[in-house]
Amino acid sequence: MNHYDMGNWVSRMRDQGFRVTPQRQLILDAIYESGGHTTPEEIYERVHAKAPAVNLATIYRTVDFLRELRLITEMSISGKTYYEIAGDAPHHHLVCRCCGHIEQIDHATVVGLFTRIEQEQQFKVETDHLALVGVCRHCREQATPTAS
Amino acid sequence: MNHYDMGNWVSRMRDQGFRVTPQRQLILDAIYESGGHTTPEEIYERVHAKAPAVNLATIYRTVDFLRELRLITEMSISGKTYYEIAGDAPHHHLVCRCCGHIEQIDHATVVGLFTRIEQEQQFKVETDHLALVGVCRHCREQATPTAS
DNA sequence: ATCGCTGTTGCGAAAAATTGCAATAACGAG
DNA sequence: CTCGTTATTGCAATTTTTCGCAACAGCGAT
Repeated sequence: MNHYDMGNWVSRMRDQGFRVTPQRQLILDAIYESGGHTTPEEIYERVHAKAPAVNLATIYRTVDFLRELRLITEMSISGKTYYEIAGDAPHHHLVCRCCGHIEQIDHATVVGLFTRIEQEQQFKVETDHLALVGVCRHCREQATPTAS
Repeated sequence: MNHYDMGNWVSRMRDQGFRVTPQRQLILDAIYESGGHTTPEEIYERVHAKAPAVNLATIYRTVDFLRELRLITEMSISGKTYYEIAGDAPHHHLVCRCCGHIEQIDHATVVGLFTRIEQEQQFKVETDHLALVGVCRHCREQATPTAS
């Protein structure tokens, strides 16, 4: 039914001694249905439309839980926290500080850095998302940046 | 007196039409004195010790202001927000998710990635701090990581 | 299908972070 | 030095996020 692999996370959750609850399914659905990244507040509204009894505190607790299980990815973009389904193809975001536009870049682009850090520092980087702030192509063409 | 260049930021602030207030000086001092990265709460306590009248809301507003002026750097490490004096030598942090240990890496290590993104995407990355979560050398030697 | 253990949730309260607004004070001009 | 403009602060109220705890419910065993 849903496009993300339901059976898989359901059993993964149970195998680890956690429980599969309707709330968790609703919240995961809501994040999935939002398409891209979404906020706790948006998730709440979406879930609340279907199941008004679900509490906002549950949203916060559940996104945290789902993040630890690596079913979703948490990202902090200019102060705000967003979540999205952790696809099998990790990607990263370039956030334009002028127009706010967000574009994705492939994990392959950054994996070289992680490998280098692992070799040089013996530190195994596990971060699955970066949000890099800067100025996009469009805004660079239009005007001179703030300084210099 | 202080080791960071006071005269410089004082005039930079004034030149841009902002005002140099005792609160801003105290807060900048507090961040400087903390050595490394510090939280708004810590800044508040440090400032409050010298000037009890300063309000917590002012701390939040001021760190935001100082960040926009690039006098300090904001970093979000496992949910919490930290600030530190923006030295002329930007650096980044490797945060171990096992022992919590934080080590620094030089900007030179990551600048290659930024350059590559600029060339390939025409996106000018301006992020001055990354916090990469993973497993440090020590923890990797000690035990098998969580999974696999 | 029923029972029991214990992981989860809802709820209310607390803590953290943000905001509107009137009072204050920085600083350029005279 | 004094004045006037207006950026900034303190305060209180709001909003956002977290937490403790009793009630609830998932799920393995019977």
